[in-house]
Amino acid sequence: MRMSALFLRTLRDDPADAEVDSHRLLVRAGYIRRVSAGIYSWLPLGYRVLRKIEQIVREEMDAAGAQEVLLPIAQPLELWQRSGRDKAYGPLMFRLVDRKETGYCLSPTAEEVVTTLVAQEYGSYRDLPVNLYQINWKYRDELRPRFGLLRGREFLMKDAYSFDLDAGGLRTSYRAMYDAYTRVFTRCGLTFRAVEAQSGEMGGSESREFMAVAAVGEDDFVWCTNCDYAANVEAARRDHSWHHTEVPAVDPAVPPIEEVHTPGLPGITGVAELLGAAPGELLKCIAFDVDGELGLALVPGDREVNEYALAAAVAPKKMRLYGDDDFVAHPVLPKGYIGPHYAGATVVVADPGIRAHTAWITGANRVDHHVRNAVLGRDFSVDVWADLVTVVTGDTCPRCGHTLSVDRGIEVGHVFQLGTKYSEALDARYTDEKGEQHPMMMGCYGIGVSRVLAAIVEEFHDEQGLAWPAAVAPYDVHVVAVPGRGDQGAEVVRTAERIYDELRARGIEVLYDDRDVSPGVKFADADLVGVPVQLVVGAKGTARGVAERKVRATGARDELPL
RNA sequence: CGGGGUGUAGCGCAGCUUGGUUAGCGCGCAGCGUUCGGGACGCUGAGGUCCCGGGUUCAAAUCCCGGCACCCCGACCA
Repeated sequence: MRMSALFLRTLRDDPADAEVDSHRLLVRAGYIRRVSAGIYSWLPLGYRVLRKIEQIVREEMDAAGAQEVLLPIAQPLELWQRSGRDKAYGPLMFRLVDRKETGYCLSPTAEEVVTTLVAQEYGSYRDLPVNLYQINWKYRDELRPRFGLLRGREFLMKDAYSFDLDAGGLRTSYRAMYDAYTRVFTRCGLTFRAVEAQSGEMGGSESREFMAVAAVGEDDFVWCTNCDYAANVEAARRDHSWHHTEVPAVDPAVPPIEEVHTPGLPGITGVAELLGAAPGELLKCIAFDVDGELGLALVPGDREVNEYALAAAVAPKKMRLYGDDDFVAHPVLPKGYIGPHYAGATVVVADPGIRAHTAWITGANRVDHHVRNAVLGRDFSVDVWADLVTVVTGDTCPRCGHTLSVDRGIEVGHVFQLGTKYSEALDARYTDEKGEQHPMMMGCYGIGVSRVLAAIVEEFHDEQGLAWPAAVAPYDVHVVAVPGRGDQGAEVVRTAERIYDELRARGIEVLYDDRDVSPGVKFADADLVGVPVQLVVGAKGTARGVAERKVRATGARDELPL
């Protein structure tokens, strides 16, 4: 492609609304342009990269036995009402109404459509397994679109759906997708980890998130510095081996419980400061609702409650942490001053970590008051012991006991064993050899293709601009003609043209800067655009019979004979 | 949804507090000339519903009211 004809305008200044490097550089380098909040136009360079990534995904899906289809973006709302997800998604869905007043939505995902499709066409055990995928635009009216392509309202997604006879078949399909994802992200050059995700759904569905490691990521994940344990922060747990549920003997040396006045200090840090204690010496006491009754969760003051862990601890009862509305509804409960000895609590769940201290500072169950010397087994008791805290860096691995680390990542893929939730709701059944009907076992598997592109930029750029891995680069080689002045200029141009033609004849994708602009502009643009290899054909080199090659990512230079 | 902020040429911004000729600057764009290996320089020029609507005023980019859009922070951890 000749740059003189390419639809491209690079920007010297950073766009004012870009917060992260991927957004800033993709706009500056002329890959994308914002149309509306979280919605972008893809310009020629950007669209080429998007298609490269798409093609990698397609090849790996095909190799894994999935078949490509294309499902509608405009989907009847009725389908979503049948699965119950109309309400579950709520305002996250873009909605529209046709001239007959029928409701539609723009597809945020496609379980409903694909399940209905398979239910219509297939009904026998002989038909399964089958795995269908598409690469198509998805729409989610995010609360706060941000970070350019990383959280858009319109984004390109590969979504695959597997249909199997039974749990064993599902595991096989799931494994094939897991392996394919590993290959996709490896080919894209990303540094990533497959982390255990919160398996919330009943039936203990297995689920993994693929996280591209990036400081700008919006998701925390935990990984072991020694073994291969990795989990997102909701699913992560600490080592259990040191747990023992006996209450330690009460230390007779601890003075009796004593109330202290802590006016206007509902927070841990404020109280700790006032009393000259470390946050870890305070007992944090969180109110939650279990099947309509009040529960309390206890963790050390320097730790946070993992809501999912708490939910698991009280299961099968349903729990929900108290929000502002709940405190308004229960005015006697002194938000910010709750202690574990609160009389109205039905159940007290505690993290084993609270045995670390024998005398706690905690809420007095009276506004503007806390207590000192609250002792476990003397002043309060615990009904359920469970791992409740959110894992932090330095905790020990539940698998090998070594140190865990918490890092940030961009969720670029997710594989999930769905089970029969949608096949039952949407009547996707098959008849087995004995003539009996069963719901199909489903799995779903997503890759955020446009997000992968942004994640790659986050990992592969510098202050000069983009630096694409070869597999996804818009072009293989960037030929930069620098004719200089004088008679040899025409000769340099002829040489550059010849190289451009020869490379293309060899099947290499070439971006050729034939523009009549100063060398500085060409070099700066080449670095900004980020094609992996730059080939400078200039007066200096041509005179010596060489072209200069620069590897964009490393800056390494060498010379090639013309 | 709560709080804060912004909206002026394709991009980045100044001007607004304290209303007053023809609304500026840099980049980019067009023409001419000089330059020509890391975002060159000079001259000339084009390009504006100052977000939209209403109001105050002799006079509004500027003040007031309403709306829209966008950005940032937060949105159960007491």
